[in-house]
Amino acid sequence: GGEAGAEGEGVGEGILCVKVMTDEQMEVLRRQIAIYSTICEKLVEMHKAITAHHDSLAALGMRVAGIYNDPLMASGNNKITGRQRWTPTAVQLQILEAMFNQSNGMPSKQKIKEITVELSQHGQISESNVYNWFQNRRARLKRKHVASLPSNTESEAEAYEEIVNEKKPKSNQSHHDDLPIN
Amino acid sequence: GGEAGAEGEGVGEGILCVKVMTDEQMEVLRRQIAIYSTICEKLVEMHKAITAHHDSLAALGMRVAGIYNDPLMASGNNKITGRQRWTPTAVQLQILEAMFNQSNGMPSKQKIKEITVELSQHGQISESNVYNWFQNRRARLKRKHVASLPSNTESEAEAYEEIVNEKKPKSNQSHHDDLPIN
DNA sequence: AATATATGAATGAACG
DNA sequence: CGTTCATTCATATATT
Repeated sequence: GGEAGAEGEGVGEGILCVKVMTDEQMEVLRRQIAIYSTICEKLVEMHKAITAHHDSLAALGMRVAGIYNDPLMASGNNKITGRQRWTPTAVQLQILEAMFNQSNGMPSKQKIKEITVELSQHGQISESNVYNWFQNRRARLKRKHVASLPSNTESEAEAYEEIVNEKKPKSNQSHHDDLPIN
Repeated sequence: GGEAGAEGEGVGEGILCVKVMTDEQMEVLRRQIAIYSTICEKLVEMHKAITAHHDSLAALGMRVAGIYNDPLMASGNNKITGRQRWTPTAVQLQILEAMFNQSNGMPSKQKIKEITVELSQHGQISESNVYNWFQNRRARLKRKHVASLPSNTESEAEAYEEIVNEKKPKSNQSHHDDLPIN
């Protein structure tokens, strides 16, 4: 099936933006990255085990478990007026995306509970966060955000000519949205 | 693309830079790797802290630091390639401002299409850009009004609807414990 | 060059 | 569920 965010496609305004990697190639890359995901998780576990033997270093393990944001931001982040909204940690994001790839459907309430329990081991999280994340993920997947960010840096000639946009014989009324908005 | 500031920049002058992946595909990979960059960063911090108390493990810390300094990671930057962003042309900005003054409500999908088509004659642009522009324009106008005195004088309130700074009752916590679904 | 600001883009949460 | 809002993040531009 299509990989999330793998669909590169022209917005239809004459910008040539075709898919040049097959789904299979994308899948290969995804799996390779998944390997590193596993490695990183194992390393984290190792670190946790190590730091468990040193009370003075125990906090470090927690820091790794909860990567909220850069320490720079954390310094200016007052705990009292702290961040108002949940921010998934890197590990949480990995798990969530893996979950999403397995089944694009909205997880059941029971499933959300399980996911929340698992993710809570990698940072503060609630079921609402998981629920919203899946809702947003699914909603935004539909709108294929095709802002083909052109490398507008063809500094030489800027001979950016209008590419002939082949007008797709779009269904008059019932064309599906390829817009970020409706 | 934006004409302003684009001249003479270039991802690499004289470097043949043929794209074989779409920008969207690159973005997917960029984000994936960025996540592991963050994770590795945290791991390095842990190693450093640990090795600070255990000289015998110093070498290990160095090795990990070497991995973390992988050139692909741009030496700590969570990005492979700097993401370029759309920069509106002067003409485009003028048109957008005019549009916004006519009705500061969020344009309909069809309206966005029309605007995009018109603006594309004055530079590279996508519908997402237009959409984002209106979103940001409205949000920041609102914020500016809120930042002003609460005694808002509607001196220029012609077509603007009254911008009330009613703050929605949002949770002060970073997460909820109850799920908004049944 | 380093810092500050402006602003395009991303996204969690809320609304209907 | 689709859309919108509010906030944050990242980068282009301006300033020193």
